[in-house]
Amino acid sequence: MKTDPDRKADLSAQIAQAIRDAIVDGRMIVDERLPSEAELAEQFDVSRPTVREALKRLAAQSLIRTARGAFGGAFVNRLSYQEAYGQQITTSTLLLSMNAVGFDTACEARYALERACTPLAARRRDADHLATMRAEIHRQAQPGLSDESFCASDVTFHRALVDAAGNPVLSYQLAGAVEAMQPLMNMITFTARSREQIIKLHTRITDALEAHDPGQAETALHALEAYTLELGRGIMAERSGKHPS
Amino acid sequence: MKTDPDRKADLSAQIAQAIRDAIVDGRMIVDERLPSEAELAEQFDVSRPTVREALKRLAAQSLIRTARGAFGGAFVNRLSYQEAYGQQITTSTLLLSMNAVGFDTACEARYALERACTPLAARRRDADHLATMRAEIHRQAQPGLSDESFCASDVTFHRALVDAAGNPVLSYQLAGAVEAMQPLMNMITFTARSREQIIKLHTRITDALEAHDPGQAETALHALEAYTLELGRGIMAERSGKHPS
DNA sequence: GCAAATCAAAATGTCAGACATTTAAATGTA
DNA sequence: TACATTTAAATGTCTGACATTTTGATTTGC
Repeated sequence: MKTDPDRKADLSAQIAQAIRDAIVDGRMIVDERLPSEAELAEQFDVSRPTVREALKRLAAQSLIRTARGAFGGAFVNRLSYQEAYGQQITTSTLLLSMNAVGFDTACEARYALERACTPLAARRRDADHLATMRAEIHRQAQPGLSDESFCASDVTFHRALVDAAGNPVLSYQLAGAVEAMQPLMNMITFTARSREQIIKLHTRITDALEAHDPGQAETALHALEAYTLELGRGIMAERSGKHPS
Repeated sequence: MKTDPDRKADLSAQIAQAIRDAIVDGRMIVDERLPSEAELAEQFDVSRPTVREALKRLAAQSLIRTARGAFGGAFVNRLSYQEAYGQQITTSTLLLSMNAVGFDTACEARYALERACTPLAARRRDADHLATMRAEIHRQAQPGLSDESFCASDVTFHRALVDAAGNPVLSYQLAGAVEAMQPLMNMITFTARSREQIIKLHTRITDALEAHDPGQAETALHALEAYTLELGRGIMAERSGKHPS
């Protein structure tokens, strides 16, 4: 395991990259134990703190996990869907918030991706998914609900829709898109009237899935996209009016 | 900026989380400079190495960048699409390789997502995208091409297809799905006959985009998915026959 | 002889202080 | 003014030590 001397980066970054490579191309397998920090320090000819910085970098990407104690150490971590979701969501959220991604663009991407799921969801949805979706629709209809709770429920609804496609890779990819939209959605003030409209469309989508009708589901999703876009544009126009930088 | 004492994690993880929170919910903005390591050490009441480990964690997620020298330090990093692509691809690749995701599942997810792009791509494709796609088709038809080069060209072709949708958020999301499939695709040995078939479908897709015909593009993509699946299943069956663990 | 308590070892987690290196601004000089 | 030099501030790295956690081995008590 050698470091690449041509790149002029921090030693800890080089070492992290060397270990990352070993993991990614399979020279180290899941649950395999890395050498101890002291051993790594000797192998790479650096000090222990430098090795530790490298290991923290890898830990931040969930590539390794560490355990203290006698038979502890650093182990190659099996990247779970859960952890992958988390990183996806963090990255997507930051990407959107830091790059002035317009509401239109984010909205378009999100619904395009969701429509990719509907044919599969219409085929494979089971009772659990439908129950979750109906439960969230019911929650969304409650009168005293705050805008934030409404949004949270919306996310849950759409995640159920995505999960109904029965493809964990799709769910993972979509998690980022759906959740990353939430900060943007949270800006919207949902009037009783707009909530009613959204609930109606959610119901149409759920009915279509229940009926195994992908066409209907897709049409309803299109309508929901158009309506969301309309709501969002109103907000964005208002905001840019207030901050005409 | 306080650490959360209830969670029993490493100090460096707690500090990293505290700073991450500050960035994610906007208390620190892009290009803002963090306090120096010594100052952070004092603020959090820990030693400098501990602070450094925390900063390395954040650097590994591209949340901060550091610069040496007099007016150097750690700065909140604007997460570029480029960096986000990279992380997305690493995570997706590992997720697939470590969780025994089947060829079928990965393939289905990938083509479902790609089909999400085709309507937009058919509307917005410009001459550059079409030129790239045709160039890659031409490369794929060259006789002496290795399987790996064929796969690489395939990735470039599909990335152009995705980019043609003209939505950077979509491109970002799809990068992971397309690239993460490559290790699986690299297992396939492409015969002259299967290459011919793929090239034919690629041409159909490109023609459809050129003609602004989303329906044709979608149909061709469906056919490509079916064919890829067929090729992959052959390989997977062979492999599982050889390693009947 | 067996179970519980104790101890030892190995590993990560943390700290303190020092030195090296890099960078840009401040200063001095022709 | 233009250029060279110095200097200060920051990160990068090293050394060595101690704290803490965990497991296995050992000892002790009954």
